[in-house]
Amino acid sequence: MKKKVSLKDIAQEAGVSVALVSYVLTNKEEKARVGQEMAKKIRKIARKLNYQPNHIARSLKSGRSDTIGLIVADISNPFFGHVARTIEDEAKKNNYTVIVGSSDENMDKSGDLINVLLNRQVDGLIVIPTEGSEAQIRQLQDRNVPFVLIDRFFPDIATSSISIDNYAASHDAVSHLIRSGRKRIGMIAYKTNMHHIAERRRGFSEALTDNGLTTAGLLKLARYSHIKEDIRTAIDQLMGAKKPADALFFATNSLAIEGLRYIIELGIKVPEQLAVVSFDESEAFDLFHAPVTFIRQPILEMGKAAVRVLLEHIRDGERPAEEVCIDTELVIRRSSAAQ
Amino acid sequence: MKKKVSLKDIAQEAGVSVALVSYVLTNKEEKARVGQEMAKKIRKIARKLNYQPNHIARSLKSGRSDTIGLIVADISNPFFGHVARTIEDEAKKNNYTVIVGSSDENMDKSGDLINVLLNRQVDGLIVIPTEGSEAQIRQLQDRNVPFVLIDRFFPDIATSSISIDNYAASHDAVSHLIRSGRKRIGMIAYKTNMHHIAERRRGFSEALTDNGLTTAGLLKLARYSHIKEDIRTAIDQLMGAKKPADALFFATNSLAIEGLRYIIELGIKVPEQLAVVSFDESEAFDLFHAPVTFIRQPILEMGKAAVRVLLEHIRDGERPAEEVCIDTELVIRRSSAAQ
DNA sequence: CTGAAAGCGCTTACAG
DNA sequence: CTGAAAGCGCTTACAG
Repeated sequence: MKKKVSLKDIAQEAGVSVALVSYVLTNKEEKARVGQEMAKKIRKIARKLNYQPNHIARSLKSGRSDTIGLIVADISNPFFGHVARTIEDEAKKNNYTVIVGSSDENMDKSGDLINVLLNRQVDGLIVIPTEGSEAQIRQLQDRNVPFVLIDRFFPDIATSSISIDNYAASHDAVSHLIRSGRKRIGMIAYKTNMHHIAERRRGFSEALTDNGLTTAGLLKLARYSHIKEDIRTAIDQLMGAKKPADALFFATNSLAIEGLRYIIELGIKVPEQLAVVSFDESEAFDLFHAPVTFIRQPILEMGKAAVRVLLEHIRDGERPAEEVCIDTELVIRRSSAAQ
Repeated sequence: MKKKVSLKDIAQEAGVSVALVSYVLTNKEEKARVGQEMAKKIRKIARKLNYQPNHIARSLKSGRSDTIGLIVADISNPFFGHVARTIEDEAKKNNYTVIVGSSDENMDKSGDLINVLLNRQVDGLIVIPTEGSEAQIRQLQDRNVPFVLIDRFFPDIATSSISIDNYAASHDAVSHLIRSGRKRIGMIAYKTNMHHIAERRRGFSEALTDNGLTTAGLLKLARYSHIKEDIRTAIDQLMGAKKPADALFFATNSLAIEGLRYIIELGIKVPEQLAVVSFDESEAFDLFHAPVTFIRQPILEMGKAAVRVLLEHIRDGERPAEEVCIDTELVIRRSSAAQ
């Protein structure tokens, strides 16, 4: 790259000190009480040379990088992509830049990412935490790093977090299926101890028992690493049972998409034979032969809240943790129509 | 944030100079020829204090940030999300970090992003350029900034670029429709002068004329800002003509998804009444009642190539531009089956 | 009213 | 064989 122009170059051309140029270009003239015409001259030279401040030098001095780190599970997944996008936009409004990294739901990668981001002196972190990353989060607290969890949190660790009421959303969705006449409702969720998924499972189970229905054999778990096989097995079991399932609730959009692929392959008619509801939104749900009923997460508000809370922590290191819970919406479409 | 430990802290505790600590921790002992046991002691203290180098200070000194900037149209679009993900992974393998920004196909935002990234001293840029951003790209050349264009390029500007043969891919796809017996093939593309889309349109038109078919009234354009309305109008015109279209070719996945929504609404049967082919991949294509035939872009290879070429430019500022063209694949499925 | 000087946390050429 | 010193490009408290 060509040598960039620095304050020194401007100072030389103007015949003043570097300090004075800095004062003028950061609009602190009153402090330096520099003469009007000199200020004008300096600005003119800066423009002529197309001066661009070196953000890194500024950071080293100020101790702030005006950068926030974002850790998602996988930036190529549209859900996380949307989260990243809203955070990017919101950060930019506040003159912050975002560095994103994908953890792949892997705690080693997550730990590495946290270190890389911290070494790059991000001013704070927004994290979608991975299973097993409690120690990493605790370490962030110990080191007094400003951070916010989003989408998920650990109930045993008091941190700032932005989330939804997974239990209620799930309970609602399943209750809706029951009201539409379904009696054998299966759920496919990830095999994980993460609290948000556990809450979705709890919402499912309690909605069934609240309505006098059994849950026996109806909750199926898929491993993140073996989605395809596990979902096929689960659907085979649910549909091949003596009393086959008449509704299916997916705990995330990736589970639903994989499940719907198999449902198409099996030629199962939705909603006649099987009602379907999924957590999360997806364009794919619109193109399925029966547009899929889904739980919409308020991604925009979540992203905005995450940036807001994080900036508050950055500005005030003593600020107590703030837990934000945002409402979801059940978008009812044909896939869960009454029988 | 808690004060981080610096080389100075370690030097003090070890009773040596900061310089020596730096030599040891960057494994340049042979240069400093420091004693074995002192080196051991220093490392031990560094571990004990959990020393993490300040990347910003290092950058200021070295003039390298080990960061690359990536500009995509919209990180929440899965196509760009995948591109970003492959670049993130590939960059990490080379110890680079990525800062991503979304331009929204808007040249002002693109220009702002370039400035922000350059002020943050990225070592180079990977850019999916926006319509009208030629001047920005020329400026990057003038300033001798290492960069690579990906997905798109400007034929009038000799730059490094990673792309596909849009003309050939398009020609292939349309020829496939013709072979499957279609006679009135419509295309919906973006209204833009961007070369990659123009090439897709050209491939379409020439495939038709090469086979003795007319193109009259069959190419429809949608504005990026009015996708939904423009696609509806286009499909209404194509299907309402005296001789209605019997096939539809979409120039991108977002156009296809919007178009398929309307096709579902109209109750059009695919492929019986209308064959469909789209550029790009999408999970949504799998869930449509006739899985959609599509042109697969080799995103993984494109991302890898982009990082490779960019790093070559970063390492050698004099390296001539390199244009990489990667093959696409037509994935044939039921949406374009013979009538 | 103005500018020189110190310092942010590193790296490395150089002097001893 | 070892360490002090300069310098990357800024900002700002301080001395005059």
